[in-house]
Amino acid sequence: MTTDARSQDPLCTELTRTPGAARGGPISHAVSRVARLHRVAAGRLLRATGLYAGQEILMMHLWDAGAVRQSELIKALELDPSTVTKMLQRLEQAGQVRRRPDPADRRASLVEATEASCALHEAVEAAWNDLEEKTLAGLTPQERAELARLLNKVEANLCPMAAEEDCPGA
Amino acid sequence: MTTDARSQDPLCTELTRTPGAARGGPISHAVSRVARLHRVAAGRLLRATGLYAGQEILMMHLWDAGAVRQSELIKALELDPSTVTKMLQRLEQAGQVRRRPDPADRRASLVEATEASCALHEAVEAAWNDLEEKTLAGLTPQERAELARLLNKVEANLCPMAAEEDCPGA
DNA sequence: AGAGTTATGTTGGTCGGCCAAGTAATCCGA
DNA sequence: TCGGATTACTTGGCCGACCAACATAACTCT
Repeated sequence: MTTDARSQDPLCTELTRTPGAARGGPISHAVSRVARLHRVAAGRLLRATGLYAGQEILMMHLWDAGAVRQSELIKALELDPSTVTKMLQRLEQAGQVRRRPDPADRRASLVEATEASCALHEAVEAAWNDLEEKTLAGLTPQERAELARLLNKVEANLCPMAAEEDCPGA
Repeated sequence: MTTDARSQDPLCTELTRTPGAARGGPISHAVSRVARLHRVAAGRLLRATGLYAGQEILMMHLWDAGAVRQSELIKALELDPSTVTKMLQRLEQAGQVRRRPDPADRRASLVEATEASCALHEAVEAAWNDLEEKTLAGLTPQERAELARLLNKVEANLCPMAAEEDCPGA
C-alpha cells in the first residue's frame, strides 16, 4: 500500500516531489538527471547505426574535417586523451575509422573516417536531429534560444575548473 | 587552411566556433558538454570525501530516508538495477553502506548508511552547494529559475523514452 | 651536441551506467 | 493447490570517461 499508487503513474509527468538530494543543489540535480536521460536517449536512437553514445560526436568531427591529427580530435572534443585512444581503437576495430602514422611527426597519428562509415553519416544526422527535437519538444523558439544561452553560460562556468584547478584569477 | 586557426585558442573562453557536430543539434551538443563538465566538477569536489560522482546522490537519499529497500532506491534514483547493485557493493566495501536481508521479503534487501558515512554528510553537502554555486555563477535568480524550469521540461520530454518506447499518446 | 622540457599517445585500473540473462522468492489466478 | 506472471536483485559484458604512470619523439636552451 505504501508505494503502490505511483506504479500506475505512467511517467514522470509530475516531478514535484523533492527527491531529497535536490535540496542542496536543485539545478545540479536536474543537470545530472537530464544528462543521463539525454545520453540514454541518444544511445537508443543511435543503436540502429551500431554506434554508441559518444562515438557519434567523434565521427561527426571526422566526417567534417577529414583526416585529423589525434591530438586535434582530443582538443576538439575536449576529452581525455586516453578516452579518445580507446574510442578510436574500438571504432577502428569496427571499421569506422582508419589510423596511420603522421609522416611529419613520428609521435602523432592521423585519423580519418572510412568510406564504410560514410554510410552512417546520414543515419547519424537523422538520429541527432531526432534527439534534438525530442529533447526540445514543446519548447518555443525563444525558450530554446534561452536554454542554449544559459547552457553556454554554465559551460563557461564549468570549463575553467576542468581546465586547471580554478581560475578565480582576477 | 581549413582548420588551422583554432589551435592557438588556449581555453574555451570563446565558444563561438561551430564545432561541426553542433550543427544538427546545438542544444543536444551543449547538454553533452555541460553534462560532462558538470560531472567532472562534481568528481573533483567530491574527491576529498572519497566518494565518486554519482555515489553522492545515492548517499544523500540514504541519509535522508534511513533504511530503505534497494528497490526503493532504484526507483528514486531512476537508475538501472544493476547499476545500483554495483554501486552498493562498492559503497559497502568502502564502509559507507550496510545491507541486510529484508525479513519481510526474502528477495529484498534493506540498505542504510553506516554511522561512519554520516561523517561525510556535511562535506558532501558542502561540495554539492559549492558545485551548485560554481555551476550557476553569474546567473541571476531569474535566470536560475528559468534554467530550472527549462531543464524540467526537457527532463519530462526525455523521460518517457527511457520509460518505455514512446508515449506519443495524445 | 647533450640535457631538460614539452607534446603525443598508450596502458592499466577504477567508476558510473546500460543491457541481456539468469536466480530466487512472492503473488495471483484457474 | 499449483503453475504462470511479476518482483527483486545479481552476474557478466561492454562503453564512455577519468586518472596516473609511462614510453617516444620532438623541441629548446645552454
